[in-house]
Amino acid sequence: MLDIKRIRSNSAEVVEALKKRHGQYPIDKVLELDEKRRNLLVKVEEMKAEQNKASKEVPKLKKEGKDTTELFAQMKELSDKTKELDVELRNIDEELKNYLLQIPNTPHQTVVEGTDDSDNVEVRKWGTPTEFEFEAKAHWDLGTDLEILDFERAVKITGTRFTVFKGLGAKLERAIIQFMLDMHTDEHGYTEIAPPYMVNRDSMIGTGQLPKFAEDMFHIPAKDYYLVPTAEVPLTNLLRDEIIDESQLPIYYTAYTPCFRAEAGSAGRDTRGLIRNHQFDKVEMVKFTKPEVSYDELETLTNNAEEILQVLNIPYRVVMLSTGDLGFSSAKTYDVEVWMPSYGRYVEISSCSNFEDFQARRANLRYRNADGKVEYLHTLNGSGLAVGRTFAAILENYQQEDGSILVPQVLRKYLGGLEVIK
RNA sequence: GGAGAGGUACCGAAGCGGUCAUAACGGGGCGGUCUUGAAAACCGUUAGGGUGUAAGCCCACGUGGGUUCGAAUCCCACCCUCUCCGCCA
Repeated sequence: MLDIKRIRSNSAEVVEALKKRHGQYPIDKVLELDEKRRNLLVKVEEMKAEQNKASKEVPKLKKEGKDTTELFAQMKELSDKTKELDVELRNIDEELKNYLLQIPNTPHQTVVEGTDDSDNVEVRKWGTPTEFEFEAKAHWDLGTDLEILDFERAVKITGTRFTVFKGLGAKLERAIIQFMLDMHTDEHGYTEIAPPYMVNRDSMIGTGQLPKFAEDMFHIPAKDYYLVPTAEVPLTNLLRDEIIDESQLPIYYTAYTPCFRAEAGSAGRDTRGLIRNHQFDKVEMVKFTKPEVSYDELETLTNNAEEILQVLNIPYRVVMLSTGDLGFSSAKTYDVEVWMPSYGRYVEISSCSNFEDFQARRANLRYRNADGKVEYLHTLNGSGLAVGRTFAAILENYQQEDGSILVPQVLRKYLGGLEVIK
C-alpha cells in the first residue's frame, strides 16, 4: 500500500512513476475520496468534541442539583447525528482503502521500463550453459528411471501436480534443504526460523496474498487458516504490528517450508516434472532494514541466492525485471534463473525483491529511529532457493551418459559421502 | 472439546456507569543529583494512530457490535492467555 500522504502531496510524481507499469490506477479517485474523508472527519471530530465537553459538565450540574433533561435531549440529538456521519465516514474510509489496495508499488528509478518479461534485462551471467556429448534427458525421465521420483503414484495418492520423492531422491531433497539453510545461517548471517505451515487470514492480508489472490491459495475452512504459499508469509508476519528498536536492525530470517499453491490459472504450463507443483519445498530469505540501506541489502540478498548456485556449480544468470513484469508489491526485483537443459533456456529459481515500505505499511512493521520517531521498515525477500527446481537443475546439469547423476561436491557430506546416484 | 478465571502502559496491578487515561500504586529501563566508583536515597523521564502550519482536537482499556446524554466499567459475539478435565503424536 502506498502512503496516502505521498499521493496527496506528490500526486504528479506518483502518477509519473506508475505510468511505467502501463496500467490504469485510480489515483484521481483516491485523491477525491481522501479530500471527502478529511472534510467529513473535521466535522465529526468537532461534534465529538462538543459531546465530550458536555459529558464533563454533567457531574457538576448534578452536584449543583440542576436539571439535565434538556441537555440530555440535545446531546441525544447530537449523538444520533454523529453516529450517522460516523457511518458515512467509515464507508468512505473503506472505499478509500479498497482503491489504495489496487494501486501497486512505484518502481524504483533504476528499474528498466518495459511491457512484459521480454523487456527484462540480463544483469550478469555465471558459467556457461551445460553441453552434453550424448542425448541429455529431462529431469522427470532421469528421476523416474532412477526410481528417485514417482509422479504416477503421487497422482494416485493425491492428484496431479504432486510428486513423491523416494529413496535417494528423498534424501537428496533433504540434503539440498540442509545445505541451503547451513549456508544462509553460517555464512550469510540469517537466523533460522521453523514457522507454522498454516497461517491465519491477517497474516495473508499482511503480506498481500489476500484479498486479491485467494484463488491461488489452499484454505482450511474449519479454522479459516491458509497453507503457506511461501515462507515469506510467516517470516514477514513474525514482526507484524511491532515496533523494533533501531539497534536490532537489520534483521535477517531464513526458513525452509513446503509451499502450497493452487495456481488455478497455470494449467497447461510446465505440466511435467518438478517445475510447477501444488506442493514444493523452498528456502526463503527475508530482511527487515532501515530505508536508507534497503537497496544495498537487495544486492546482497540476490548475491546470497546466487552463491548457492555458484557453490553447486550450476550455470545461471540474473535478470532485472522490467516495469511490465514487476510484481504488484515490489519496487525492484532481480530474478535468478538457472540453466535447465530440458528447456534449453534459463528458468526462474529465485526472485529477490525490495518492497520498500509498501508491505510494511500493510503489515504495520515499524521501527524506532535514533531520534525516537516511529517509521516504517523496508522489507525484502528472495528465494534461497526453490528446492524442487534446484533438484531438477542438479539432475539435468549433473547427468551422465548412463543416466546416473553425479552428486555436487558440496552435497556429498549431507549424503554420507555419496558420489553418484545410479 | 468441556468447566472456571482473566486480557488496562515495558512488566505487575488498581479502577467495576460521569469527579481515574494528562491511567492510582509497585517494579523495570533511561537520564540526573550525591559518591573516588558503585549501591542506597532523592529528582526527572519512559515516547500508539488520525487531523491540523500550529495551539489543539479526535481515536486507542483483547477485537467487533449494542445499551446510554455518557462505557475500561453493563449486554452480545468472536479472539487470545492461564488452571483443571477429556482427547492425542
